[in-house]
Amino acid sequence: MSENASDSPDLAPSDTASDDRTADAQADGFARVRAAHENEMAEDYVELIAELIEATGEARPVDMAERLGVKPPTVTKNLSRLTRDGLVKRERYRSIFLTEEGENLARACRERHRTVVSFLMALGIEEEVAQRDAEGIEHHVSGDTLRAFEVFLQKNS
Amino acid sequence: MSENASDSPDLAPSDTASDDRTADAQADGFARVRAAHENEMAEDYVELIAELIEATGEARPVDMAERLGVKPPTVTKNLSRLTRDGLVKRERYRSIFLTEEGENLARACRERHRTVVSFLMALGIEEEVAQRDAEGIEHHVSGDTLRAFEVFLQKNS
DNA sequence: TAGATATATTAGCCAGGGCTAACTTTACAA
DNA sequence: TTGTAAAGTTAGCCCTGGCTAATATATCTA
Repeated sequence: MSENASDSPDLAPSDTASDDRTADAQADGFARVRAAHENEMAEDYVELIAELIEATGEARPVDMAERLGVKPPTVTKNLSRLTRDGLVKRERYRSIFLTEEGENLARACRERHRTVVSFLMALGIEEEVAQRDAEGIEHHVSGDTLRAFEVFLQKNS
Repeated sequence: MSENASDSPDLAPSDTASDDRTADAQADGFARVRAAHENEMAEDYVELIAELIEATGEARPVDMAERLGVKPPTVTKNLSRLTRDGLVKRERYRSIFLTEEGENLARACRERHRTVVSFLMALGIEEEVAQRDAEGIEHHVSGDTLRAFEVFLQKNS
């Protein structure tokens, strides 16, 4: 990133030189990563809730905890946050449901996840590894990149 | 991940059925992502320190803060953590140096970063976007996947 | 060289997302 | 139906990594 902070003619407010623009762009990139992190929990949870409802008819905290590899109190706390944020609807000690917004997010996440896994496997990566890496990568794949993955998959079907 | 939790004959302790193994593997995946997160700050910082030293001869907190898009006190606090963890060596109000371990980490990170960016660009993604996405993706790319990226790059040079 | 300015640090706050221990509620079985 | 086991929640702790305000140190310039 530093070695050649030259090309890529972008707009930028122009201040002193290319140094400042590069710094801005880099700061922007890090900010995006931090923002993505704030959504990761939500994405993982709604995705998992959708999966469990589809597979077993309901999503129970104990099962979510097992799948996520965390303890049940962590799930409870995070479900409260998701409820606060309008992605989940539920009553104490009762079943977990996704709101409309939660459903939409879950759908998008699951599609993106599938795409990333398929893409990695198309590169020759083993399914298990592809699944694991996708879990971390998927949250940082922009729309542009996701589309590039899809194009690649179409060409290499 | 849910729709077809079947194939991929792995090892696993075998308990009841495929359900348990799948849950284990999934939990493992999430655990890996959480572990990766714990290293992200360290990786970003040492990478940036190496870049700045190479580009300007020294790494100053004020420049790091600008590049990272955070405020200087955040940099100070995180540098203390890196010092505690043996990646950085420095004295108060004085220059920042990487330890041997820090240098090694920085080198590996920079190489991985270059590979990820090149790979994304080889897929037809614009440099700017590739840089941004790489910033988030790179921390979750396993050795296997990194190798697959390199293979792809060799084939598509 | 002294004083203003820039840089760095400290202190103290906040939210996120883990945990354990203790308690409540639900569900199941005798 | 009642009592025990399983599931869920609450309370309270920890560390990370942001922030602002206040303070300390360095640097640069007049």
